[in-house]
Order: sequence, then structure tokens, then C-alpha cells
Amino acid sequence: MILSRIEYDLNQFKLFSLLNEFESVGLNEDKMISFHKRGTIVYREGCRLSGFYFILDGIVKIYKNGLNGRQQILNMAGRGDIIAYRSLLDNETSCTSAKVISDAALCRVSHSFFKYLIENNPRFSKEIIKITCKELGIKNDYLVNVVQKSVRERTAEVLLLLLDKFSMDKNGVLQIRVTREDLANMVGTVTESLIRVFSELRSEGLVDSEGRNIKILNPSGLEQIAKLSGFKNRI
Amino acid sequence: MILSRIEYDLNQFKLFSLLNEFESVGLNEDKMISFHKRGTIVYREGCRLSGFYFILDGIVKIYKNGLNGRQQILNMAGRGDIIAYRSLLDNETSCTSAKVISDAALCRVSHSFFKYLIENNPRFSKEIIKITCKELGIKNDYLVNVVQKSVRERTAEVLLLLLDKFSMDKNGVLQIRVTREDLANMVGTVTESLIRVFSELRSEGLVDSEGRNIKILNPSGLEQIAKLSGFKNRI
DNA sequence: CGCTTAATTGACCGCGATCAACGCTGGTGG
DNA sequence: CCACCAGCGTTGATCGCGGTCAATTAAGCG
Repeated sequence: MILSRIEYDLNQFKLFSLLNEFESVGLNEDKMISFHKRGTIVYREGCRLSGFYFILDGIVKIYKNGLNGRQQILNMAGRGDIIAYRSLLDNETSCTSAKVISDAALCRVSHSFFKYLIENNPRFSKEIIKITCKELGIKNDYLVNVVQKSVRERTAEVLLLLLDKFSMDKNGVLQIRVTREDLANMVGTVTESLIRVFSELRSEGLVDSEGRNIKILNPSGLEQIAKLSGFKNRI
Repeated sequence: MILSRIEYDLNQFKLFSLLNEFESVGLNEDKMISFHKRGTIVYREGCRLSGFYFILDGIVKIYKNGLNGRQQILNMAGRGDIIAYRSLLDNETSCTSAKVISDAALCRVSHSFFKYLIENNPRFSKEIIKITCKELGIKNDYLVNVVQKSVRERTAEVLLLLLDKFSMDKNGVLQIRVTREDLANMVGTVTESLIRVFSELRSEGLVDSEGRNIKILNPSGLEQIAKLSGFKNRI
């Protein structure tokens, strides 16, 4: 971890644009910006955290370790996302781990300053509530997906989620590089099954891969698989 | 739905005890208390809601309908829980349905009064953030469970969750009556599989059933089966 | 260029979903 | 209060998805 002397303009981010001048000064004193290389662990399950992190740049994988060594990825957090805010208010230990997937710049805000903002800035509180509520909705959807959909359907859906969040370049290459194992852990399956499904999708001309880059060739085709194949099983 | 003329003392509930006198008066004017018989639908997926509900008494099932007709139960909400608050802030339509499982008394608070509280009472906001964050943690845990554990393990876990939330009488009878189908939809499986596992647990002397009542005979035995990891891993 | 880690493919098998048939029960009306 | 019957509970048979194990190939990386 390398501390930074570069000044980031935090105001460009919605959450911090809600602070008044006095609060902005306080934030500037409180905040700590750091850079993390790919592969770095930001925090581990069970740690006691003294603040939350705001992602200025890069991608951070949020996950839980299961019993059998398999890990479940709960979120691929990117620019503008906040992580580790969940265990702040009740001072619990972290129930997830966070690992850097793509070199990241993080802004740490202390527990106490977060509390100060919650208690003094209703617009900030409101935004935090919005964020947590939105995430709750996503989690609910995901829960139903995992229970009721097949690996093939979920894989198509995860690829679309990644496309939506990280977009692709002009050649269709997803702007996030993930291993097959991480893809599998997002989908909620094992690497081998993910690979089989991915090869299937490739042979159908929906996706492609060059080295570790993933290409999305036919988003609407993936959408059909993610949503409509539920009907297939009924016919 | 029957409107009530009975006065409930809302102050006994943590969330409302945070209001000052002026806000309490406002709440009294805004709130609408109603009674719902078992089987009633409180709201449906896709509805636009104009407020949230606070459960004064009874049990309400929160669920989503999947593609194949199977529904996934996301929560059995009881006394003191709030429901439908999720879609309040961004004015989205509801992404879940709510059905009364055990005759219920609900207190509806309007969208606008909720907003007023968020904007004026930091302690209220803070409590809402606490609640949403806690629920997020539960959802995360549940997600990993569903993906990584067997139906048998999840069944044991769901029974323990019900025991924890609704407790049992002196004979070990769970103070919530659920059909096998609802149990299955909590676990995330089909009725037949749930029944097979339940019979198995009964033959092992861990649980029993009399009519629609469920008896928990050996909680620690269930814990072993559920492989409750959270604590173990931290030691 | 060697070495570690990731990706891929094949064989196998068990869990759990599905379909079907039947017993049970509690809530409702007569 | 009792009879009825729709909905709930239970069991059996079957089958395919997806997890596990094993072995080989490809790809990063110092």
C-alpha cells in the first residue's frame, strides 16, 4: 500500500458533493488515500475495521469464504462504490474480505467521521440509505437467481452484469479481467462447470475470449438465455 | 383489512422511541393502523407503494415469484420489523410481495413522513441505516449458504433461524406455523425434497411435528448439521 | 526459459428436481 | 356438530444437472 500525495477531487463523486464546505474540510483532514496493486488484500473477514473505503479507481472483489474452500463473490466494486460501510454502525467485525482485482486507488474515511456525517448531514444519510437499499434489492434478485436458475442462465446474467458495470471497448472486450475461477465464484459454481458453459456460449457465437480478455459478441442473445430459458424448461 | 380504533403505544418500539414529541404528534396524524387476516396480501410485486409498514403484531411473509412458479421467501417479518421501506427512497415499484402468515396488525407510515423523518432526525436515519446494513449482512450470509450448502444443511439452518426469531413454547413447539411448501421456499428447494429432509431429521430425533406444528427437539444437533460457520471460523 | 498458476476436457456419480399417486387434515357450510 | 373436500403432506421412481476427481494443455511471469 502506497500513500498518496496526489489530490483527488472528491467533489466529482455524488456522495461527497453532498457535503458543505465545513464538512469538506473535515473530510480532507480525515481521509487517507492509498494505492493498491492487483492481488492485494484490502481487508479480511473477521477484521475490525476503523473506517470505510471509497473507490476512486480500480476494481475490488468483495467475497466470503465458504466451508469447502470455495469462495462466493458478492460484488465487484468499481469507481464510485463504497465498501466496508456495512459493519461501521454497529461496530461489528467485517463479514467479507476484499481483494484488489485491478490496481486501485482507495479513499479511507474513518468510522468517527462517518458517524459525524450521519448525525449532521441528512442529505448524506439519505444517500447512504439509498445506496444500502439499492444493494438490498440487488441481493434479493441475486438470491432468487441463484436458487431458481441454472448455471447456464446465471452465467449469461453475470456476463451481462459485468458488461453493464464495466462496459466494453470498441472490439467488445470487457473492461474487467477476471479469471475463470472468479467468474465461477460470481456465478456460484465451480471452475469446471463455468468453463463448460462458457465454451458452449462461445460455440454459439455469443461470447469469445482472447487470453484472459472476455468478449461479448451478442448481449441480447445473452439476455434471452438469462431470462427466457426459464420457459424452455416448461415446454 | 380492518382499520383500527385501538391505540397502540408506538413508543415501546425502538425505532419510534427515537422521535421527539413534535415528530410523535406528526406520526400519530400520519400513521394508519390496520388488521389483516391470515392469507391476505399486503402488497404485490410491481406495485407502487406510498409508504412503509411497521409490524405491530403477527407474521408477514416477504417473497419473490420466480419464473417457474416457485417462490423464494426472503424474510418472515415479525413484531417490530419494518417492511416495504426498500423502495421508498428512490420511488421504485416494489420488488417483493407480502402475504400475512399469522393474523397481523400493521402500522403504515407514508412515504412523505418517512422522508421528513430522514431529513430531520439523524437518530432515526441512523437506526434505519443500522437496520438496512444488518439485513444486508443477513442476505450475504444467506446467499453463500444457498450456493454452497446442501438442502439438508440449509433446512437445519432455516429451522434454527425460525427458532431464534419466533422461539418455542415449553413443549418445543415453534411459535410460527408454516406449511411444508413455505418451509421449502425458505430453504430454496421444492416441497418434496424438504419433506424428505424433514422426515430424516425427525427419524434422527432432532425435530418432530404434530399437525402443522413444528417441534424443535435438539437445537445443538441442528447446529452441527447446519455447520454454522460464522463463529467457528473466527476463533 | 523454466516454473507456477490458470484453463480445458473427460469420466463418473450423487443430489435434488420432476412426475405421479395416494393418504391426511383442518376449515367451511349445511 | 359433523361431513366433505380442497389443499396439504408423504412416499416412490426416475433422470439430468452440476460437482468431484484426474490428467493434460496453455498462459503468464520473473
